[in-house]
Order: sequence, then structure tokens, then C-alpha cells
Amino acid sequence: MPRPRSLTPDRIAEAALAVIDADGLAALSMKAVAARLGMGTMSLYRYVADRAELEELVVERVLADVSTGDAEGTWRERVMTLAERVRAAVGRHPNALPLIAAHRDGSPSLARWTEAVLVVLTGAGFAGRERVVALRALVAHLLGAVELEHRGPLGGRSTRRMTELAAFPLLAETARDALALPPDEEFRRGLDLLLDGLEGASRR
Amino acid sequence: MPRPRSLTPDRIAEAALAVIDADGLAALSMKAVAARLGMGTMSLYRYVADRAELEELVVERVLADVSTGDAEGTWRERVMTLAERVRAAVGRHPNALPLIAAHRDGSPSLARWTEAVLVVLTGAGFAGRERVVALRALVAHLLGAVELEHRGPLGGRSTRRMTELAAFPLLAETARDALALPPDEEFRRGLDLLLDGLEGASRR
DNA sequence: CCTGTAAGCGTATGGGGTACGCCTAACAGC
DNA sequence: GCTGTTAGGCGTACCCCATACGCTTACAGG
Repeated sequence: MPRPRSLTPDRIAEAALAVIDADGLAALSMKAVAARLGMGTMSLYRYVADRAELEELVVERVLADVSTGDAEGTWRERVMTLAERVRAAVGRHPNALPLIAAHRDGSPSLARWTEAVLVVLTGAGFAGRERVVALRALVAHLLGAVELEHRGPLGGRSTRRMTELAAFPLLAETARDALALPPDEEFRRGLDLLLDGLEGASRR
Repeated sequence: MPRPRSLTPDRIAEAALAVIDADGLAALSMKAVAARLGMGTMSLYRYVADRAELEELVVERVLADVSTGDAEGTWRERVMTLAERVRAAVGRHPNALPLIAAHRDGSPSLARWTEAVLVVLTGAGFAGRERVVALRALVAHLLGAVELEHRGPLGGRSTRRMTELAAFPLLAETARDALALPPDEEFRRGLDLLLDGLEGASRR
């Protein structure tokens, strides 16, 4: 038969991710990815329909690293573990975060992850609307926490600037406190607050 | 003196928001905004340094609508009210959500809102690291919930598609349950879970 | 009026995504 | 090995975008 394909979706995603990690999301272009693969720009279109599809490959590549097995302990410990795995995967490619937010609904790996969370929640006694609310609260919390961690406002550059805002004294004070709080601990304690609430709901 | 300015930042933000509301975020361009203001493209640059600054104007315009006064009741009711006001403001311009996520740290209105939340939290007994964690958890939850509400996966088009995923039975079942849950109720109940957890922490 | 200042804008540059069509590499069967 | 077929690789061209630069023009004070 004819000439064999020289690229796999995975190799393409890897190249795109390399561009994003090295030079930021703004540097992602068909040209840059093709160059890193040693091809001309238009050759990429043999493998992806358009830029959006390339972005989806990237997102899936990042989220495919998230394992959904081996979570041990009580249901809340297992939820925590699953959440931390997503956080870790995203943390490996923080520049890709806006892509992940934009394309997460198309990711099979995230669907797999969500199913795993639902297994745990169901085992904990959640069902029907309670379960919907619990799942969405967890996902919202995770999504927002990851976004906050990597895109201000209370975490780094802009936090430092906030410590000087005389007009907002509590904000300045809280920003100072925030600088001393390691991100891991902050994430864990924030999620613990939600899990406390969920535990109350599961007993009701 | 010389010729007077014919535009205000507010009029510019309004025009940009009109483009976004009518034709989506992808339609936002210097040209489209200038056209809506009855000017040539380059005239806009007399008022904003670049596209990023225009986007900041849009974000500030959306968030300036959020009132930080008049919140009544217990501290958790007041936090709920403040959160719902942000959700309502964003809901008025859902297409602008990615911009808000990108530029929220530059918004004075959001700083004002954050200060208001901190006043309530401080009044409830939160201080130091506890307060940092509480604030960040609330903001993360709000940010994530708003994003989930307006950009899938459990809310609309893609939710409907998920009801048919045989490979993920719980996801399909949960998606079906989600379709019957009004967004207002979902938001309120999700935030209530977190507030339950915060209430426990405030008593400790 | 005349002049200085800043508003308004036309043009040009450099980049991006991608439709289209050519050339050619690689394989199957003979 | 020769040949025909198929799809890979890519050059060109188009349109849209942001924006640097410099010209032209409107206005206000002398």
C-alpha cells in the first residue's frame, strides 16, 4: 500500500507540549510545532484537522498521565488522592492550563477520572442530586484551585504587589500570610474544608 | 488647548462587551470595537496601549457591577450573597469568562470584593493562615463553579452527550440527574457544602 | 487668524491559520 | 525491478489580526 504515516498523535502532542513548556502558550503555533517535528507547517494538517484539534491532543496528553487506580483509604482520602493527581498533572505543564480549561470536556481521560470519583462518591452513599452537587463542587474546587495556584492573584508576583495596597488592609495582610503558606498545604487544607462539608452531607 | 478626547474608558469597554455579547469572544478585535465606536482601527490606540489593556477594561467593566454593600445576615449568608453577586455579574456576560479568568488580578473591583469577603471572614473569627485558606477556597470554588456552569462539562450540550456514554455508567447517570438540577440551586448547594466546612473550622 | 497639541486614521509590516494543488516517497503486485 | 496507486510532504497564496509610524486635521488659546 502507500506510504506509511510518520507521526502519531502522541508525538504531535509531545512536540506541542514542548513548545508550550519552553516558550509559553503564546508561542504555540502550527509552524512552531511542525518545525519541532522537522516538517513544514502544512504537513501537520495531514494529522490534525485544525489548531483546535491539536490543542485537544495536548490536553489529552496532559490528562492521560492521571492514574485512576490504587487510591486507598476512606472515601475522603481517595477523593483527595484523585484530586491531587490531577493537580500534579496540571502542575507539570502550567502553561497549558488555559487549554485544559477550554478543552477539558473533550478529554476521555478526564471522563475516566470523573467516573472514578463517582465510584467513590457512590460508595460513600451519595446518589441522585446529592451526588451531582458533590461532584460538581469537587470539580469546581479543583478547577478553581489549580487556576488560582498558577494564575494569581494570591500566589506569587501579584501577591507580593498586594501586600502594599493601603486601600485594602485585610487584603494586604492576607497576601502577606499567603506568601508563607506552601501551595501543597494550601490545596490540601482548602479541599479538606469542602470534604468536611461533604462528610456532613453523607451522614445526613 | 488641543482637541478634546471623544471617548472614555467606559464607552470603550461597553463597545467591546457589546461585540463579545453579540458575536462571541472570537469576534473581539481592535477593528470590531473601533467600528462599533465609529472610528478607524488605529484611533483606538489613542485610548488603550494594546489589546491586553482593552481586555482589562472589559473585565473591570463586568466586575464593577458587583456591589459589596448591603450584605445582611449571618457571616455565611453574607459570603453567599457576595459570591452570588459575582456569579450574577459574570452570568450577564458569559462569553467574557475567559477574559475574566485571565485578567482578574488586575481588577480593582475584584480587589474591593475580596476585601469585603475578608471583612466578613475576619468577623467570623478567621485569621492568619486559616483566613488565607478560607479565602482561597471560596475564590477557587466560585471561579470553578462559574467556569463549569458556562463551559460544560455537566451543564448543557455536552452533558446531554454524556448521558449516552456506555463506558462510564455513573457519569451517564449523573449527567442525567444534572439536567434536572437548576443552576441556581446547584451553585447554592455546592457553596453550602464549603460553607459547612468553614463553619466547622470557625468553631474550632 | 496663527500656532501648538493631540485626535483621527492610512499604510505597511510581520505574524498567524489554513485552502489548494503540485511533487514525490513508499509500497503492492506483477 | 518496474509500474501504478495512494497518501505524505510542502510551497504558495489568501485573509485576518495586532500594531509601529507618520501624515492630516480639529480644536483652543494667544
